[in-house]
Amino acid sequence: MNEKHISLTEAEWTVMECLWEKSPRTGRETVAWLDQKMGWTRSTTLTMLRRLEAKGAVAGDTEGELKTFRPMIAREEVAVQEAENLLDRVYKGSLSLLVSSLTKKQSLRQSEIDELYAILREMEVKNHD
Amino acid sequence: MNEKHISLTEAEWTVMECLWEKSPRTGRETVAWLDQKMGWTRSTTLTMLRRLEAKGAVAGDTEGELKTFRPMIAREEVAVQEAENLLDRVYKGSLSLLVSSLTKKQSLRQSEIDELYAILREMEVKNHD
DNA sequence: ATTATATGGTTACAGATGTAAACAGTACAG
DNA sequence: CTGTACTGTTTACATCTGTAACCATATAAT
Repeated sequence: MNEKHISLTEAEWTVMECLWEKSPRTGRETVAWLDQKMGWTRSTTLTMLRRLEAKGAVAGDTEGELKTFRPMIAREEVAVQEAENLLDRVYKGSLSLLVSSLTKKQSLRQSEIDELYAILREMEVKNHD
Repeated sequence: MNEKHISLTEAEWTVMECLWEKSPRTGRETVAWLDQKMGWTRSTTLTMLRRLEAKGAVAGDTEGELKTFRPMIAREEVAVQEAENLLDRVYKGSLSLLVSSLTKKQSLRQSEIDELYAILREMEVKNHD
């Protein structure tokens, strides 16, 4: 029952970032955050929240008079979805192709390289089962 | 003078794929391809071509009576753009984070792993200059 | 009780996107 | 010539997105 293909628009992502950073948040908090960060008006933010609620990405709990909002999908979940989409659509599913494409212009910090080695090693171990 | 931020919509990507696969193509060829692949009508395809021409992603050469179309941007270019966008927006610019996210659910074929090792080694060498 | 505030909901509207019909020019079959 | 088949251009239209004004209700201040 895990709603799969919830795709977020750019603006919606921003709202989700706000809720992922901390949640639940009251309407006011969210409005303030997005005013700061994006210069959005109250209306804009509330509209976004409503739309996100409608598509099941956010839940709004009305406790007492105030309403609070919290994300219904994990950031990681959406992230993977988008990453996979890009990978398949643009790089034919080849991760090495994607990585090579991304490292062509700018090089990686050594720490990144080490991280990647670690991932690969672990992958190999797991592949050995 | 290289027009940077040409962003393509989903449908536009499909048209570009057609032209990247082979170009130049006549209107008819393109229409046929996209009819096959997407079930689009002639009108739809031509509209897409016009829009792409308008945004500088495609050039239309009218030689004689027929018009042919060819891409004005390399696939790789757009690909990198989108990959970088995802990387920054979703993974804070950390490639290892992206890779780990993508490998969490499905494992890589050994060939992919080897490819990735190669990329990393090369990167290290380059970093040594 | 009356008004100013804060909060959430409803409506609006322009520009982007997907999809396509309608139209116009030309070339070829009869 | 005259209608039929192509080719490319204009116009159309519903939905989605970004952005926000307007409205209703409850609460607080006077």
